[in-house]
Amino acid sequence: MNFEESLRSKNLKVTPQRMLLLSEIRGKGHVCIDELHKLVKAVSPSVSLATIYKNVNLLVEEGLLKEIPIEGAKPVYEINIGDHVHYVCSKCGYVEDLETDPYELKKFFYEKYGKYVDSVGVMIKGTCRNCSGMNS
Amino acid sequence: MNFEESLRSKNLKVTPQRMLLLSEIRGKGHVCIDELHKLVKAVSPSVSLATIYKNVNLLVEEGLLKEIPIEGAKPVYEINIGDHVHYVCSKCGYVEDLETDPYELKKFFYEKYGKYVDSVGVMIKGTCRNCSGMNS
DNA sequence: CTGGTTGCAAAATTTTTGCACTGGT
DNA sequence: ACCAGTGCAAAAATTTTGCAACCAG
Repeated sequence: MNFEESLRSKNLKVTPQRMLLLSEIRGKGHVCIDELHKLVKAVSPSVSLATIYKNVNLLVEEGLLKEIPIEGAKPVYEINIGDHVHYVCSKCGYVEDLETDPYELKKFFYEKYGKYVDSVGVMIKGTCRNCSGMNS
Repeated sequence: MNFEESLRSKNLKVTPQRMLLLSEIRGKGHVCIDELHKLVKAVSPSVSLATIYKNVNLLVEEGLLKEIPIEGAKPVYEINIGDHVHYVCSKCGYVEDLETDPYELKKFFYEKYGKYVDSVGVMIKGTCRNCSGMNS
């Protein structure tokens, strides 16, 4: 994905802060606001938390980022690549993307419930490999 | 569902505040914290917001309530009746429960991804009947 | 009675906003 | 050079906490 092009296509300026923000999100996969701020500050300490908030909100509205609300925790953000399934570890909170055909999901639920479907968000909770190795 | 019994089974005291809180949640189906506070205050004005927070958090931990995180909005809470599908209107935010066999959902995703599944949360977004009648 | 629960107020946390300044186009 | 974007600090909004009084068991 070309971040510069994505930003320009939304008439947003290409700033170092935005590029870093997007790059760090892609690097981590899924991050909440303050994790993101830490990641960006580690590389560019002057970037303010307000800038993180403003940009994340903006980029979510513009559809470049997607907010993933998490039960009992802060929402995390990812580069918006369309509907897919999230596997969340009940113990450590780690979020993994699962390969999914968005159309198949929509079709499955449309046929099941007869509701018109804009998007489908699926969150599977289980215990990730790391955590299940430790104590169960 | 018998709220008194549910509370006692968790060794929680049956207080008027808790009974009202549970009753209002069941009445509305899905409410966020401050909606809930308004509903309860309408009937019993002395109930404080702090009590709402303390009890909602407690009842979620004890499994009597379930937190449903909503993209771009405050989480809502429902009486915990096990995994099922939520249909959320993209326009007005109205949340509807869809009848689902939790086991079927778990099975479907377990077979699809080979991950051990504790619980499955599915959120379908679309436009509810009210909203689609208005302008589309 | 007695420990859990409540309400209040204060504190802590999270998020938004106003504004002068900077920097991308 | 213009105006979106930034950083800072303050404000607003949200959530948690400490504690005295209260009440369910």
